Parts: sequence; structure tokens; C-alpha cells
Amino acid sequence: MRTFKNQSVKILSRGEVAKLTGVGIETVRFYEQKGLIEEPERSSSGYREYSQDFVKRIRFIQQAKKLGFSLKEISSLLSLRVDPQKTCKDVKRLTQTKISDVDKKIVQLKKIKRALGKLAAACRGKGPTSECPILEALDLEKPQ
Amino acid sequence: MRTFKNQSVKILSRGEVAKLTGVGIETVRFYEQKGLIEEPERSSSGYREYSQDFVKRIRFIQQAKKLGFSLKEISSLLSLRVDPQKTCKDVKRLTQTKISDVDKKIVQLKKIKRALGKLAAACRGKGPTSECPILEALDLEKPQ
DNA sequence: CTACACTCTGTATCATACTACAGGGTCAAC
DNA sequence: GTTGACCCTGTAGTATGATACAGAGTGTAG
Repeated sequence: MRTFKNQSVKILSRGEVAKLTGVGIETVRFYEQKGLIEEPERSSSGYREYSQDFVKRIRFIQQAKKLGFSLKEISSLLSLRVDPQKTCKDVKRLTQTKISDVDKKIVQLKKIKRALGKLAAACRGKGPTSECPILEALDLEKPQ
Repeated sequence: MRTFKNQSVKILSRGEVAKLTGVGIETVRFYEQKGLIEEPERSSSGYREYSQDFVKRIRFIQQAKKLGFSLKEISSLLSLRVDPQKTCKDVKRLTQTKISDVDKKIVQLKKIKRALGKLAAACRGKGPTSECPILEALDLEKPQ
């Protein structure tokens, strides 16, 4: 344990971070190279020393990836903040755009969910005979 | 126009399908090679002849990709149907799994959306000073 | 009847996001 | 003090999802 800003901080090795986040050990270095996580402190022998914050960040990256965000987009999500280069207004505008992107994804997922629900329900009766029931179910959701 | 099952069907060329769906012309062939769309009919000279169904299917593929589904997963979504190889029960189970996957995505997106909302709201006051406000906002949503 | 846009096949190349070495150093246990 | 599990760097290779190109045929407008 080491202290930082009056809080005790457990130092993690790269292997430990990999294990805690479920990514490969090389992926941690890869994300560092790509600027998705900052360069961690180093021990006297050159070993990387990670805090728990790195774990949070990598978990977020993994989650966002599953939601269809590219590493580039994730990077821009993670760097959303008020800094001297940007006014508060800029940040709000940027954030609003991200919220709208996220909303669009939610809407599409809900459509797919409803289509899947219809597909499951269709099993009860004579069953779907269509070539591609999920597309048909989606079409009913959004005619034309 | 040509008729098929008593319905008039506009035949589309590969280029037209590409234009209508917004994908590259080579991508249409790529999806055919990968089995994501079936092999279309051919004209006497060997030209592919697509129906509007192909357009729907490719639009679905594009949408699902934006939601973080791989082509393999999309393929399995598109092939969800009652066929002689599977019982109705099997289809229901498969579909239920997909619905639960979709639900998880929706939940995660909503968390990110709320975090983004907090970030935008934080601008009003003294503004966020954190290294990574979005992660902090997410943490408040789901402590630990 | 030819110019030009389009299609065909096969294959090669590309971007993204990892994943796997090779060749070396570190460190704790025995 | 050496064994084994870890870490370091640099670089090469892989999987996925396209995207480009070469060399050929097609189709139609003028």
C-alpha cells in the first residue's frame, strides 16, 4: 500500500490489471500505446504501477466496445471534460451529441428487442414460416 | 419489373443495392461470400439480380453492427427461425438469450447516457475538475 | 460500332483491435 | 544462487470487416 492524496492506494501490476478486467496482458499495453489509458507510474526497476482507476477505465472501454463504439470514439468519451482549451458551452455541445448517439442506439436496440419478442411469441401458433422472421418483425415496427 | 409469387418486384443491380444501403459495392459481394445474404438470382449474362429484401437485410446488418454485434452474431440473429432442424422450444430459448443480450446493452447505454447527462449538468456549477468525469459519473450510478 | 458505365471473377491490400513472440531483466522462494 | 513466474521492449502476426485492383465481359446511348 502506498498513500496518494491521503488515500491508501493498492498498486497493481499489468498482469493483475489484466486479470481484474478480463483483457489480455498485452491489451493493457496496447491501450497505453493508443492513448486510451495514461502512462502509469514506474517502479525503480521499470515495472508499471497501476491504480484502481486504470481498472475502471479498462472496464469502461470493454463495455463501450460491446456497445459498438470504436476505440477512437471511446477515447473521445473518456476525454470529455472542462479544460482550459474548451469552454463549458463546447463541452455541453459535445456531450449533447454523445447523448443523442447513445439515444439512437437505445432506440434501435428496443426495436430489435421487440422484434425478438414477436418472434418468440410467434412460436406458439402455427410458427413463423417466413424466410427471415426477425426482419419481418422489425418491419412491422417501422412500416416503410 | 418482374413478377414473383404474384407480386411485381423491382430488380436491383449490385450497384443500386450498394447505393440504397450506403455500403460499398464490394461490401455487398463480401456479405454474400460470408453468407450474410443469400446468393441472388442471376441474369442470363451472369449479373446479380437483387430484390428489395436484400436492401432490408443489408440495412439491418449495418444497424446491428453499430450496436456492437459482430457479423457472426448478426448472422445468427438473421437465421433465427423455426425450421425442421430445431423445435419451437429451441427457437424460444435462443431468442430469449438474444433478448437478454439486447437488454444488457440497453442497460449499459442508459448508464452511459445518465453519466453524460450528469457531465453536461456539472458544467453549470463550478464545473467538473476530475481527470475523467464520465467515469466518475458512471461510478455514482453503480457504486463499487 | 464504339465509347463508357457498369458488371463479373479472383486476389491483394487495408484499418482496427488485438495477440504472440524473441530476447532480455526482475524478484521471491527454495 | 538458481528456478520459475513475472515484467520489460520491439516487432511480427492474426482475425474481422471491409476495400481496391486487374483483366475480362455486358449493355446501351449516340
